Amino acid sequence: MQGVFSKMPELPEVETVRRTLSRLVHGKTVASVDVRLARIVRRPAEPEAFARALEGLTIQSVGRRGKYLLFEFGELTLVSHLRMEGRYGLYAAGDALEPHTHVVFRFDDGTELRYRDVRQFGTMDIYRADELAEAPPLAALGPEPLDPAFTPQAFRKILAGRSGKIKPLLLGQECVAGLGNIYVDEALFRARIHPERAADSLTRRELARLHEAIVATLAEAGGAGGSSIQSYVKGEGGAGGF
DNA sequence: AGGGCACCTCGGGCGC
DNA sequence: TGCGCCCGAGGTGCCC
Repeated sequence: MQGVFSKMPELPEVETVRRTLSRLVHGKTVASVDVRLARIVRRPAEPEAFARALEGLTIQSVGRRGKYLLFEFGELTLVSHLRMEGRYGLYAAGDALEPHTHVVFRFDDGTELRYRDVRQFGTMDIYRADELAEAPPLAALGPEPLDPAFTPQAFRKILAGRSGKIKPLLLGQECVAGLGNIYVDEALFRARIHPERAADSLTRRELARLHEAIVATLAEAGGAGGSSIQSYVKGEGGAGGF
């Protein structure tokens, strides 16, 4: 088995998963899909329809938006969220099925991409590529924190007039995409801002500090391969930094 | 808008 | 020491 998972995936960990997946499944053509736990699949909600939609299609690329993985099949995109414990691995067709394997993508070359998720929180949605930007999970996402468009000015504008506490707002994905509990705590600590401060009570100086802390925290974690990445290649484990 | 809870399973910790 | 129960882990989505 070759694969990659992270204990609590936030943006840097999902990006590492994306990169690994891209290497493992790029150009592979889906022969069939086995949805073993219907709950994971949300759109189409019928496992049969979900499976049929992908059969015969080839993975052009693997992208990411916030914490969502995007398997790009040309006209269709599979949007996958790992939530807390979702993980992917590439297997040979004959490999024993590991516990908590909920979705199996069988390729025409005899390999299989398997999705495992102990807590069954992960989700998969298929959208037409041309409706992806307006799709419910992605449409409401804030800017990518490592994108040049995420400037202190943009950050300030997004938070303007928000009376809620800063930590829940940052966890909400609508102000900035990809942050989870660990990196929000880290960024707030670095910026020396209390998590329960009302967003609209933050000074310009504090907002600039917070913006800088978010970017620095994610950039450093990204360089190290995420805070808690473990990768497995042919059964041999290796730690991924931190 | 924003707070709160449900979703789900496992494992750690604690009490008896 | 051993067993069993309870709760926390944490991102989203829905309800109020």
